[in-house]
Amino acid sequence: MASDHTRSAILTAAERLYADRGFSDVTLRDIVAEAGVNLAAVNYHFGSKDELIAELFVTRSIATNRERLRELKAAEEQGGGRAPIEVILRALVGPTLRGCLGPENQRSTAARFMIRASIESVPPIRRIKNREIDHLRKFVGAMRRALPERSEVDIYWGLNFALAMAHHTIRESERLTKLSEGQCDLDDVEDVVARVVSVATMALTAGRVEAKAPSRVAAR
Amino acid sequence: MASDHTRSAILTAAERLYADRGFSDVTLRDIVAEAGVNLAAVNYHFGSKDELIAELFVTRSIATNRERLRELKAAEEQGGGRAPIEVILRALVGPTLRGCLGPENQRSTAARFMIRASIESVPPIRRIKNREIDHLRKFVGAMRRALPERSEVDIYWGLNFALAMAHHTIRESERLTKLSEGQCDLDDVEDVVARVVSVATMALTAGRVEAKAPSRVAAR
DNA sequence: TTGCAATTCAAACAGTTGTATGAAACTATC
DNA sequence: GATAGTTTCATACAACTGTTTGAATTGCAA
Repeated sequence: MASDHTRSAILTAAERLYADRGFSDVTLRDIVAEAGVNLAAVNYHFGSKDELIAELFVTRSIATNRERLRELKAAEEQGGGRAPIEVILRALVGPTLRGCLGPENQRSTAARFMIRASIESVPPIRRIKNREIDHLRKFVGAMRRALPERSEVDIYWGLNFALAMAHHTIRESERLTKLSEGQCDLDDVEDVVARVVSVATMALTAGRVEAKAPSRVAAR
Repeated sequence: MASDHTRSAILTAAERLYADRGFSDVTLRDIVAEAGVNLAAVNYHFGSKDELIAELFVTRSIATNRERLRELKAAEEQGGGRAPIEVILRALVGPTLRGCLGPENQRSTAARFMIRASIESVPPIRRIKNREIDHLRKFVGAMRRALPERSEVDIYWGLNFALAMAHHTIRESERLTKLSEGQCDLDDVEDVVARVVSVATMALTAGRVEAKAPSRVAAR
């Protein structure tokens, strides 16, 4: 094991290069040049290029998922096993958005890497995403408890739309900025979270629990 | 020009293979084998692989955009230059969803190709998508006319969320089906359109034009 | 110091990729 | 039916890719 200096140098260099130039543009030779290590080191330490990418992505998404569940658990415990739907949705999309957006010039390498992963979706990453379903089921459970009268299908659609808004906003943030000529402020992450949560909440409560908190629905 | 038999054989084969196996898995040699033509024919007729992909994508997206504008224009003419926001949103997301979803076993090659393009987003396709902004501006204009009291920023966010729900549902349709264990019926395209339009409408009208048509908001 | 395992290294490997070439075959016009 | 222009073809090219190899080096324990 020694100090694992080479191993972590590869991880750092790979994340930075993938974040900057995307997966399809970066070769192992680029990575080892940036890391200042030998070409064979990648296969020695990670087995293959795909496993290197997988490790990068898994590390980051584990962190996000942990934060998601932490927020969800805290909310449900505070509410005696049942959290308000807005808070559940916030726990679902908040960590993802906070992890990727924010002022562009101060975005971490990790953030930019996750944006790339969201845009390009290379095979090893797709494989990992497919295993995320179990994780999402925990949110389905919480949402069901929060909205017991709501049909199961509506819950799934609500979840789908919440994730849609969060991920699409991340993926197409540049286009939204250009389209709105800078008027949409994507640097204000908490505003983005509030907007997504607000719309997703409406999607899940409209036509049913109308009586509840109509003042919360307006974005901002 | 002759009959252009070779040219169209390449287009057909390429669309089919890309639809079935994705961009990264299909080589020019696969395409010419499927088309029964010579390898050099691709560069002769299209100039390069990227230009072939671009032509495939442009053809399909022009068709979608034309349909979008047709619906938008019809709606605005009927309303004397101002269409209801629901109809505008339906014109925006309807053609895209109808072009990609529907019963899986009867999905056209074109539909499956567009799903792939939505998932993989290869360079030549990304370039074309970036030119789509002018097209979207026409919808921004219509939405502004439909909701004159709404702030411009809210309009952009509403448009962004509408596209988010449509594209994410297309891209992740498989995952939604699996997560919901088949309960979410993605074959019923008009139901999907109605759900997306309903939520997007709420996003754009909540907190303002509340008085208007509260019966329409509930999806099914 | 010696010995042994872990690590690093230069080099080559094996395969694939998109593209270019130049001759051959075809097609339509005169 | 000769000719000019288009299209097709087999083949080679040139470059790049991830991976493997086997020797050299390093670091640590006995």
